Amino acid sequence: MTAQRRGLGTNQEAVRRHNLGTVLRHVHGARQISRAQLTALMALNRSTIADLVLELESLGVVEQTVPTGVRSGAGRPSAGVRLAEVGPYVVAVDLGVDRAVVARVALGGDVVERATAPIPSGGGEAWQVGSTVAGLIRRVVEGAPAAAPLLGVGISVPGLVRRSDGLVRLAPNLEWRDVSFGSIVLAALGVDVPVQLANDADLGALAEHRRGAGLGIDDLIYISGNVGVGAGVITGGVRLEGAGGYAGEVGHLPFAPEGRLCHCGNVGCWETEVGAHAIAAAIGCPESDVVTLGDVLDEYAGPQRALGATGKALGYGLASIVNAFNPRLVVLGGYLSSLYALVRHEVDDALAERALPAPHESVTLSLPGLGSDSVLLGAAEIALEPLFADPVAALGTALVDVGARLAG
Amino acid sequence: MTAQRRGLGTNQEAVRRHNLGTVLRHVHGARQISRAQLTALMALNRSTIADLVLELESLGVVEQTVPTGVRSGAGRPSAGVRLAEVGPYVVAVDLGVDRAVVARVALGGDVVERATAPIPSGGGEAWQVGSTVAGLIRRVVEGAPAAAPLLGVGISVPGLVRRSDGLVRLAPNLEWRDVSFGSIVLAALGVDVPVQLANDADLGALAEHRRGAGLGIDDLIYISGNVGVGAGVITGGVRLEGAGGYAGEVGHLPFAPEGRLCHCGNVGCWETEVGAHAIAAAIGCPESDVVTLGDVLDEYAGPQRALGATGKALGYGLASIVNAFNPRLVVLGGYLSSLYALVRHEVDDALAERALPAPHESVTLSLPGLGSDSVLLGAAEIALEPLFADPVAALGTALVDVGARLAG
DNA sequence: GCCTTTCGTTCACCCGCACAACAAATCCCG
DNA sequence: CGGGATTTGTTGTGCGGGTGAACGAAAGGC
Repeated sequence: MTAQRRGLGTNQEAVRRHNLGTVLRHVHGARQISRAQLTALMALNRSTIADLVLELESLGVVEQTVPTGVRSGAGRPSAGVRLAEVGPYVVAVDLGVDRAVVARVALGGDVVERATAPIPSGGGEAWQVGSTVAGLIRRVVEGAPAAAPLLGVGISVPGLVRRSDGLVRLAPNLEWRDVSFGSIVLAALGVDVPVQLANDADLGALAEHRRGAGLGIDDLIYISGNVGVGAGVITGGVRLEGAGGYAGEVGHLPFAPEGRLCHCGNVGCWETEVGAHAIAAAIGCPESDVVTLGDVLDEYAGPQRALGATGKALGYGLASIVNAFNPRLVVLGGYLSSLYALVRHEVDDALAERALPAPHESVTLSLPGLGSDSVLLGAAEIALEPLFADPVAALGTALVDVGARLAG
Repeated sequence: MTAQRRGLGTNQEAVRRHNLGTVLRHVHGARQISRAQLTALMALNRSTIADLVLELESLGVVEQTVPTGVRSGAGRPSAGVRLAEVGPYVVAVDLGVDRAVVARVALGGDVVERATAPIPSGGGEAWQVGSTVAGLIRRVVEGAPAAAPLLGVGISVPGLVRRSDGLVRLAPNLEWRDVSFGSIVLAALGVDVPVQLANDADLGALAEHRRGAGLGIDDLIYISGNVGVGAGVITGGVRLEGAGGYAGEVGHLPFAPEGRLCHCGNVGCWETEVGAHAIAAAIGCPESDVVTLGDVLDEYAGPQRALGATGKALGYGLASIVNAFNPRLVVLGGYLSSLYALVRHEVDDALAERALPAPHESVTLSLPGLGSDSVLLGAAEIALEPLFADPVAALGTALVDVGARLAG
């Protein structure tokens, strides 16, 4: 495996922080890894790795195990490093247009507990949704060991989220505009923990990159089909955010100048062809089921022909995306995964027809490796991010004995 | 000014390399900077900066000056750091569709010498162009001091360049396909120096970011109008390359499904509306002048109306780009800068009409800050890049006494 | 059963940056 | 005009953190 020497620092404190975080990132990614593997991955000395692991162990984040049974080749077996039994965790929130999913996610990415509640159609007032979410958070946090620190909350929002402060600029399907949803949830909870908000497609991309279909692929795009259509872009291994954090709004790329009116005010946006409302209309699905279009499509048994044009439109739009971003992988999430399963042929053909040969030859379309949990796990990942940037600092500010605090 | 602590390293050798490179990058950017400013910019200790500068001085890259006359406030004046009189340099090549421009560019970004030669229409065989370019390189290198080291050659190509090895996959207006132009030039030169190739739009973006209209702006796009239309994207301060290096091919975004046939085989690409051929047709400019469309437009005195639709098409296309990438700045390069000067109003209006409010409110359109030299200077920048990554290593492999070697 | 291989552990070492103390150069104010 | 305040250069010391060598431990292979 190739040495990982990405980026550089300015002084040796920063080096230590980074290396500590990188070790933890590897353990988080692999769940179980040997110290020998870590030395190879990080191109550091054996003794350095030993010391780093020791420090993480004393922080209560990882545990060392006796050499695992799985052996390969000669030599003394290497000590294993795994996540601590009672380790830090985060709360992940996936805000959909019809329901909120909240999960307690351990370092390592396992969903330990999960709770769901419906959201009234049209979203409802943000403070109502906020108190619903706060209730769900209380529920999933309840069972956590008192000693386990809560690192933060990650929230996925189906809309435009400003990078600088997490303000929800616009969430069309919730009918929100300039809502500070993070503060609302915190106020309803009555505690102060770090909260990260981001767009659902961005988080889907993040999760698929870290743990899903995009493992090891540094240039990928996750297209979220969630009433509206958006893209999360990872390029060179990092999230493409853009100046304000709004990059990837591909739903409003022009598609059919003579087409339908889009809610954004323009005519013929891509979303008017491959958005949930358009597809529902094509297959005669009632308006009320649009929010669960994925399930509808999974059980769709109507004529293939009804979706042919949609598949073609999907492929043409993907061609634009492939030309613009040159990804190695495009993951079709949300209801688009169900759609793709039905009309894969049309999509592939349309993509091949419109994409330039050079970017097309290296791109693959795929379904999410994490199923419908991509976005939720992505929300967990952003909440974990500070831990990897600086484990000592993140654990220092983490909240312990959370159950009692939230009950009181 | 905010401290610059971007990225982190893995060990202290890397820290040293990075800090050395960062100091040099700052001197390169400012040409003249005080050690006190460097300590503030890099958040390092005075003594550390002094040591770093000393090392760069002993490498022959920078010189320390007595405190400059420009004073501000009390206190002992700080020693200046400037580029060495006889310092390292690079050769930049801007390959256009009708001419090649070659320049000797010193560290600091000054064009010391420049030479130009026409390229036969249709490009001609790559080896012919290669030997033309090699001849120009000999010419600009001739006058360089024998002691000055040549760090490398940067070449801008109007087409798709594979990131991994610099292969020119496709350059439609040169009629090239899978040409290893770097090796061709090196063979014609008869020496072995590091050669970097990249797409012209990418290099325009790089140069405008480092020294032009995009100084200090970390999310910008340079749109190159150079017969075809392409975009170079910088996001988060780094070049967006994509999996193969082909990201930013916006010329073939779908625009008018019922429109003209594009050379890429599709119908209604954006390029068929705002490409040089389309504009030439709109203003009745003869085919033979298409390659110098910028000059034609600068002297255009015909009816404004002829370009109105083009301006609108430009604005609509930019809206897609703004939605997709969310840049803070869009620089219109090549003939697009001449076009924008003529139809600014139409472009701005069309952009405002189609772009989403959130990304639109923070974006600005502008002309290149470096005039027609953006791409050339971008080619110089990629050639300099290894120097900033590791000054010691780059200078170790640099070529000295180049004039004699190339003559022989 | 011995050799080889691989890894953990320990310790001395080196490198690079921080910090403190002092000197130098300039501004400011009386 | 002269002394304090301010800012920076210079020098020497100290510390943190990764390296590397030496040795022991735990496996596989013949």
